[in-house]
Amino acid sequence: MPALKGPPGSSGAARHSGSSGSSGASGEGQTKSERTRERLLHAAAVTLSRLGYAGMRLVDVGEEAGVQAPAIYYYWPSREQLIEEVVTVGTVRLREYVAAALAAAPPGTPALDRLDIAIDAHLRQLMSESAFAHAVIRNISQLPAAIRSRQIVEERKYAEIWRGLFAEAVASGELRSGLDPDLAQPLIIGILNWAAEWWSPKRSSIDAVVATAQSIVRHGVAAPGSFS
Amino acid sequence: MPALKGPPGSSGAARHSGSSGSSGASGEGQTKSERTRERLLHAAAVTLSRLGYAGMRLVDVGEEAGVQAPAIYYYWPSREQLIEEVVTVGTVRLREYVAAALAAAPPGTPALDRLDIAIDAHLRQLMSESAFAHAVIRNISQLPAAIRSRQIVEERKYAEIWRGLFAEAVASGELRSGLDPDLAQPLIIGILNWAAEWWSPKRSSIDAVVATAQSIVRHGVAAPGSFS
DNA sequence: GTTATCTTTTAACCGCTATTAGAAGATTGT
DNA sequence: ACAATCTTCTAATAGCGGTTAAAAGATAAC
Repeated sequence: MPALKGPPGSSGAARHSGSSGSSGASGEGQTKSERTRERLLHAAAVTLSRLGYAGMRLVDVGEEAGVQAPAIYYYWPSREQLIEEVVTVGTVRLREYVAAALAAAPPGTPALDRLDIAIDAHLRQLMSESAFAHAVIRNISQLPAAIRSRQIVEERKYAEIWRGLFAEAVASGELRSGLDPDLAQPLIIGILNWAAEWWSPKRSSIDAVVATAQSIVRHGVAAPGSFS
Repeated sequence: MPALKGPPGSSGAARHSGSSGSSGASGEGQTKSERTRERLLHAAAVTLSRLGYAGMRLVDVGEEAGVQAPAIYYYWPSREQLIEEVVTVGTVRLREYVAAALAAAPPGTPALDRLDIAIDAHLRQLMSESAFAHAVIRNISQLPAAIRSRQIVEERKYAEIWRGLFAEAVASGELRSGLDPDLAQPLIIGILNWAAEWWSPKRSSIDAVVATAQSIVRHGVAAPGSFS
């Protein structure tokens, strides 16, 4: 039980910086240790999405962060805890990012327009902002129960947002009748999540993907009279 | 170089039975060895989709097939070759299944109807027919280059089918103008592939998912005048 | 029923990777 | 400069899992 020396921030598991604004430049008034920790966490996210849960080696993570593998143990007690933080942070950030985008919409915004906003936010978070969200969606199915059980709590909260969006659309009559929202919702999410698998900046611009996805979804689920 | 004793069928890599008809009962006039080989291949597909490329242990595969791990080496020279066969067979079967469904459509079938057929076939292959297709879509991103390079050949052939479908739709004016088919196509595939991640028989019937997906896609991509 | 072949098993081997121990390097305050 | 602490490194440890070797069980031919 090596709980004698205390690494900087070693509470339970989840830790995340405030939702990043728009441009890069993370970390200003941080100590070097904090920056190393963040660099390692990011490296873990990248490596995790590239190699998968079982394939991610601590050596790779260290290399990606410019550090020797054992240095990781100064910040996390085990590989599992590191991965757990990656997936938790990934899920939380995605939810916060989408929630923030929706919250910024003026009250009274039609449900389908809010859907567009959510699509935009989800796709951008997945494709550019964060290796974290990417790491999550590529690995949820393969995570060991111990990790999954804690991550799924956050995931459910996120799913709740989407359920809400579809519920609004149903309530306002904007969703095409005959469409089961409980099936339509995960199917739509699939469009977004799978984009992370095939999209590359060389292939097309993010904007184009976002616009096309929005267009397909809107036409795909909107009731006959409900177009902007 | 242990190439002295010759396992039954040990040519290059790919091997696949004829596209299964409709019901189960595979294998009639097969020798016991052949059946064991198939059982192992299937076990590998199942284990691969559950644990991922790096996570699939030969012990797990053996257990799933009711055999000790080293028995696998009687049929394949290495773990890598086994996995390569799984992903190749998975890709090939998916393509053949969809191609067969499309080929069965009467000539002159509108492009959007053919799209419905492809959606139906792809989803069913993914959700019930085969653990193989499932293993493929869950692992393509994490496969080592050696395996991927040979699998991607088959994948491209399959992608060609979908590209063709969208090209037809564009040509006949059935695709909504302003929609980039090169973006719409992978986005639509995402709906289908991601279904494997969330769908479970307890949640809904396959028929319902297929119908909803078809409905969303048709409305999502069809030109204003083109509904059946 | 005996022999040759096919199939599977048990018992090592070996490399790889998470983890630990303990020794350096930094860093900071005085 | 010096000491205390924080951070990272190098060098071992330990167990897991792919692979191999060789023996044991089937199977079929004669």
